[in-house]
Amino acid sequence: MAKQHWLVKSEPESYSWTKFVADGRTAWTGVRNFTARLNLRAMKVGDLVLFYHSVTGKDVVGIAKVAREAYPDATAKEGDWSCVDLVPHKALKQPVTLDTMKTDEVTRDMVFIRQSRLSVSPLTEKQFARILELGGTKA
DNA sequence: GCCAACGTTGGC
DNA sequence: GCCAACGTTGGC
Repeated sequence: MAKQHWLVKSEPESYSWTKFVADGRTAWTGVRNFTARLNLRAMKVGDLVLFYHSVTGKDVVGIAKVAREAYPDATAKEGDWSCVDLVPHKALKQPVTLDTMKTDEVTRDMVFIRQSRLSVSPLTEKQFARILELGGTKA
């Protein structure tokens, strides 16, 4: 199956790209939404994931890569929740802002734009490629 | 700081 | 099973 593309959001105040790079690897825990969980569980090792800073920044700052597929989220006290492991792949040369993505013809239809509260969402290959292009970066 | 959008909860 | 109330998230 072809590689899929994703976008995850994080508030820099709680977990920033910088911290992620410093950590070198992180378990993407804390997702408590069924739709987001479905997306997490569909991730495959090697899939590329855009890393978006919500609230502060409001821009895509880097690319992460799935290092481990969905497994139980140990931070969940109850319920059946999953997390994946992500590793930093590379930073975007130029962050791509929400404003840009809302106006760009290719990216304006992203699930993430339409549903701003969904913390894990899929992107088409085209949308993914377009954001890299806007960010002056090659995967 | 406010408000809209959305998800969840609880009463009926 | 529906819907109102409430809480949370995130953009502005």
